[in-house]
Amino acid sequence: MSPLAIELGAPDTDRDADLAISACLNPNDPKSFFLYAGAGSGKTRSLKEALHGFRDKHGVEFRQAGKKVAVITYTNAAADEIAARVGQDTLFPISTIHSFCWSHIGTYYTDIQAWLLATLPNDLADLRQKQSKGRAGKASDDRERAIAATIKRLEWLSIPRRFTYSPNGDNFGADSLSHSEVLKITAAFILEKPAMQAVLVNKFPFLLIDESQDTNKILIDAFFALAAANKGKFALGLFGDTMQRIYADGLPDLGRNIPPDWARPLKRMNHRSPQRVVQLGNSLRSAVDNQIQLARNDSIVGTVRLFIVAADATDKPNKERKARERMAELCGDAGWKKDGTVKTLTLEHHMAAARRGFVPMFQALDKDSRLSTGLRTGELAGLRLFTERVAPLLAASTAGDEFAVMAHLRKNSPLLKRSVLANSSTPDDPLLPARAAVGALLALGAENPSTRLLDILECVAEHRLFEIPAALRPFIEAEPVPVAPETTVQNPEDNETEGEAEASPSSLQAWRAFLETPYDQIAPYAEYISNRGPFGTHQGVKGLQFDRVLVILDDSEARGFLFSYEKLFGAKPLSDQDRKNAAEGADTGIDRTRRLLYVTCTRAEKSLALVAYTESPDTLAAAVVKQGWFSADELERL
DNA sequence: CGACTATATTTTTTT
DNA sequence: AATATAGTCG
Repeated sequence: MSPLAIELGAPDTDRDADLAISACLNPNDPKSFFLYAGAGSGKTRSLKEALHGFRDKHGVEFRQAGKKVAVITYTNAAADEIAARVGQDTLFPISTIHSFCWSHIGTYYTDIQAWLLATLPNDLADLRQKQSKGRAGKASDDRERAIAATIKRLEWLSIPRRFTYSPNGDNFGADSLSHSEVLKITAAFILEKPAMQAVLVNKFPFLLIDESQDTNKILIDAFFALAAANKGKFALGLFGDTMQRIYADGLPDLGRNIPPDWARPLKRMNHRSPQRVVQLGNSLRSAVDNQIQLARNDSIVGTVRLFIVAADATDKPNKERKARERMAELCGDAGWKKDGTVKTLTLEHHMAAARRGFVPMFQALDKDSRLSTGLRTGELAGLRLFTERVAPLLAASTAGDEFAVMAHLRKNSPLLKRSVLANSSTPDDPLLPARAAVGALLALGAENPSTRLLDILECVAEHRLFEIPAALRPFIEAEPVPVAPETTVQNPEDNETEGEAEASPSSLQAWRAFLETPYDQIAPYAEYISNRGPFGTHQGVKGLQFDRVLVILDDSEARGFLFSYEKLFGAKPLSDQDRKNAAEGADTGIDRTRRLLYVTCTRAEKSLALVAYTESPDTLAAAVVKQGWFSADELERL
C-alpha cells in the first residue's frame, strides 16, 4: 500500500535519551546537550522526567543555594502546556523567552538607556537613508512614523529614564521596549556584561530551551558563548527539531554547529501519529537529514490522502467538503464530516476568513497596517465591542437565558451601573432602559446578512447599552444627553488595548469600511480568533495535535512570498534565485516549505488529508509519487 | 523600447 | 527572503 517500509518501536525505546539528559543535569559536572526530538516524540515528557529526576536528586541542595533550573519556551501557550504537564515548582520556573529576558534586564535601566542611545541613532540614519530614496506609499508612511517616533524617543532619552515592556502593536510609548529590543539587549548584555553572566550562571546553572530551532539566533549565539565561557558551572539544554524550524528568526544550522563536548541524545519514537503519517514525515525529511522516526508498535496504520484540485477551481470550500466526505468514507470515520472534529489548516489568516465568511470585515480593517496585529489577535477595542459585548448578549438572549443576559449586562453595561440605577429616570422600573436597549438590538435582526455592523453600533450608542471605544466614536451621531456622569467614563480595559492611537485618516477609513460590512461575520470571526474553531494557520499549530487534519495548500490564494507548495511539489519550476541558493548551500524557499509541510502533516493523530490546488495537476501527481511521498492510490482528483 | 535596478510586498510569535 | 512591478538608463 505505501511506498516505504516503516519501522515500529516499543513505547519505551527512547529511555536512553532520558538517562543521558539526567546525566547532563549534574550540578557537580554540568554538561550541555542538544536533544533531537522530532514531532510527537514526547519531548515534554522527557522534560518532565528530567526535571522531576533532578528535583529528587538535587532539589534540596539547589533550593538551599537559591539556584534554579530555567525552562524557557517560545510561546505562552507552550509555557502553559509545560507548566500544566510538568507542574509548577519554584525550582524550575517556566517562562517564555521574552519574559525570561525581560526579567533579567528590566532593572538595568542605565545600561538599557546606554544601549538605546548607541543603537537608535544608527536606526534613524538607516530609516532616513531609505526614506530619501523610497517612493511614496504604505511603506513610506510607516517609515515616516518610525522616524518621528525615533526622534521623539531620543529626545525622551536625553535625561535618565526607566523602561517598560508592554508593546501594543506598532503603537507604544517612548518608555516601552519592543519584543526584538528585549531579545537584542539581553544578548548584548550577556556578551558584554560580566555581571549579567555571573547572575545568570549563579542563579540558573541549567538553562533548558524548548523549540530551540526557532529561538532567536542572536540570543542562541549569546547563550552558546555563555556556556562556552562557563564550563563546569553552567550548561545549556536545547530541545528541538531542526526540521520544524519555521520562523526566520531561528539559527539555520543549529544542530550542525553543536560543540563536540556536548551530549547529543536522540529520541526516535513518534508517539503521536499513525504509521502512515510517521512514514510520510520520514520521507519528507529524508531530503534534509537522515533522521528516521519509528511509529509505536501499538499504533494504527492510519490513512493519508492527497486531493489534487485545479488552482482555478471556483468553489474551493465545496472541494474541501468533498475531500472530507471522501475521508469519512475511506476511514470509516464520520468525524470527518462534522465541522468541529476536523482541524483545517490554511497558510494565512485571510484564507480562513474566506472559508468562514468574514472576508469583508477582515479586508476592511487589514487596509491599515497598524490595525493588522490587533485584527489577527482580536484585541482591537473596536472589535471587542462586537465580539465580547454584543455577541454574547445576543447569544444569551436568543437562547432565552435571561439570567446570563442580566449577568452580562451587569458586568459590561453602563445602564446597570449602581449609580445609574440609583438616579434612574424610571424609578419604578430601573431596568426599563436596559430592557428597551436589548429589545431594540434584537429587533435589528443580527442574523440577517443585511444588518451592518454600523446598524448595531448605532443602536448600542443610542441606548447607551455599552461604552463605545474611541476608534468607533467618530461614526456615531452626536452623543445624547448623559443619563449620569459616570456613563461617560471610559472602560479602562479599552484604553489598554488601543493605547493612544489617534485616529489617523487611514484608520478612520478602515473602521468606516468595516462598519459597512455585515454583522453576521462576528460569530465566525470570534470563534476563529479564540483558536477553538475548526481553522488554524500552518505556523500557528506548531506543537499541537488533532485527530483529523486537513491541510490546504494553495499558493494562488497566498499573499506572502516565503512559501511555495507548487515548487515543492514540482508543479512549478525553480527560479534562478532558488538554484543559486541551493548551489550556495543556503536555505531555499523549497526547504522552508518542506519544513512547514512537515510540521502540518505531523499534527495528525488519526488521519490526514491534504488538498493541493495546483496549476499542473499531472506534473504534481507524478512528482509526489516519484519522490516517494505518496503512492499513486493515495492521490485523488477533485 | 528593452534591459537593468530599486523597491514594496507578506506571514508568524513575543507582555 | 522571493518576486512582481515601478522607475531609470542607454
